[in-house]
Amino acid sequence: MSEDIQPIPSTSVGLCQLPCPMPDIVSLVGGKWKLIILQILVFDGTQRFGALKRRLDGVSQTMLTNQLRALENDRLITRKVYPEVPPRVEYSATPLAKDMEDVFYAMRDWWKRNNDPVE
Amino acid sequence: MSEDIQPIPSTSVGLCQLPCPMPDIVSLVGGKWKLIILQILVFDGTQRFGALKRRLDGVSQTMLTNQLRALENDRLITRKVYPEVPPRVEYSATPLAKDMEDVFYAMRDWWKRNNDPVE
DNA sequence: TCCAATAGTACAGAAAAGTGTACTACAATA
DNA sequence: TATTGTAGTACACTTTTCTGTACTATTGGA
Repeated sequence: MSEDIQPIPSTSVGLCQLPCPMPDIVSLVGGKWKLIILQILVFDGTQRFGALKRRLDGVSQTMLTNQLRALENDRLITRKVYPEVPPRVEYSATPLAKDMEDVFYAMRDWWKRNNDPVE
Repeated sequence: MSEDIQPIPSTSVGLCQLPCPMPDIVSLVGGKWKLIILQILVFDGTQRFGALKRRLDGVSQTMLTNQLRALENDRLITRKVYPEVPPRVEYSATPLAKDMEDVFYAMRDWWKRNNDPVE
């Protein structure tokens, strides 16, 4: 990965005392959809709006648009519009988002360790 | 760590197609406070209600109680009441929550890599 | 006698998050 | 000519999340 990683825009209000970026992280990727969107873009690559909508079965058009705009503002994804008709818009994870891979792995592994053995 | 790890109660509706536990994870530890509470209990150990409230500066009494109850129901924390006056109640991370350490490390590292260099 | 301290509960209400429906533009296709 | 497909926007609405205020119980100490 040779692209530059942009710094995370700080939206922190610093609730937690220790060196604890958790409130910042939560405000950046919290909510029902953002982590799911990021995971798809990071692991499955660029996706069109419609493809995302289909995979996030249940998300409303409005909400998906909102979340994508927010992620774009926070530089976690990029949006590319093709001047075609019907319109085509592609969303991709930025290097900053791709750099979250380990977070996703850690979550998945935690889930596996503690959930899969049950069946 | 020799204590048994209890299985995660599944609340999944399986929105995401791949082997993607993200919706489950979000429904378990999503929201403004849960990850912060867990991080404190995992890394700093058992805390009394009042201590938690002070460290989560800004959280309302009601919300803190709610979140603690939810985490307890999901077996991520335990609650121990001492029959004293004034009352003393201590909250601790369960092995299941302690097993999330790597998730916290991954998040902190991601934040460090992409945020600290800015200053 | 009155107050402090702790961990709550009850309730009203505000704010945020999320949904559903209807609408748009425009070219290609049937 | 009517229909399809895409990526939206606008707006009303519901649901969930979160906060603020007031209240409780009990004991020890001033």
